[in-house]
Amino acid sequence: MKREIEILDNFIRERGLRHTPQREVILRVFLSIEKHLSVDELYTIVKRRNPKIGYVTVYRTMKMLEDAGLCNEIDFGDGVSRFEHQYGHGHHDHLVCLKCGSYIEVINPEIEKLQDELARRNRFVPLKHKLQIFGTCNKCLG
Amino acid sequence: MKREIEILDNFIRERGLRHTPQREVILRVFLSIEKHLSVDELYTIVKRRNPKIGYVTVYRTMKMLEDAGLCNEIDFGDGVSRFEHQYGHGHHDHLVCLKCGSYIEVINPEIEKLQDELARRNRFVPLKHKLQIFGTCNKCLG
DNA sequence: AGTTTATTGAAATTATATTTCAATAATACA
DNA sequence: TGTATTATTGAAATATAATTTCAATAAACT
Repeated sequence: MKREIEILDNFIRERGLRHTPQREVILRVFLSIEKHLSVDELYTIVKRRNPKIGYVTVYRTMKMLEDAGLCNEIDFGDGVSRFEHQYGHGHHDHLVCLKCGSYIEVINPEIEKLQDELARRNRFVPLKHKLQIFGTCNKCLG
Repeated sequence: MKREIEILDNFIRERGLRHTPQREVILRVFLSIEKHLSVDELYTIVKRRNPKIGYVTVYRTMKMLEDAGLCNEIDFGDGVSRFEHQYGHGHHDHLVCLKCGSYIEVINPEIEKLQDELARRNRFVPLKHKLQIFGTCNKCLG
């Protein structure tokens, strides 16, 4: 957590931006929850800590945290963007349960390698990729 | 093309729905273009053939074609849904160019297999999956 | 302390997806 | 063929999330 706050402060200083209590609260709340959160969900929680913080500030701060490399916007195709922690989390893929909405993060270096090959074979320079497997999770099978 | 029209007709008959000229025109236009199209793009083209057809009819027809297994909704995360041909097209992944918006369809059975394993190891029953690699295409590198 | 200017937050706007509903037209059947 | 039934159409309205605007506020520098 401390390291992430440092990263934000550096990001802010380097660009001549300003440190504000709102930004710090939003980052702290975001980091304290190990879950994918939409701006709206995050806003609801942030509001509990400081009711004066508005939706748009949360929205803009998340965009900024993304630029700072602290979070990552993900899109499961349901019309809502969510954010996940980025710092200290390597790239991973998602198994998304269509019944309960939960997800599992998975890592598979072999798949990563095959993807890079795939791109290379098509003279394509990959920047990032997204692998989502949709289905039913163990809990929802019963 | 003929086969797809047949599939639509069967789908319509089986469910007690109705064959309409609008539906046929929309399907024909859709099939005639080998590209991912948004409802809005498709609507613009359909309108040229029959200016009386409305946006909502295109929208609803695409949903219907999806149910009939003739098209597939895809989401590159830019807020617009697009549709691609489904009949006769096996599952494939996408290399999406972030500069020009073009895309390449690729198939890699090895990746597919690894994905199934990944799901199984997590006691997850996969239904479908989505693999998108974002980057720069060959044309845009120059 | 005063000045500059980035930031905030409410409201407005944009953009796309989706629903509503009265008019229309496809199909079944007499 | 004519009529009844009801799915379909399309314009307008609505929903929803993302994004922009702008006046007031508050960091940060001198």
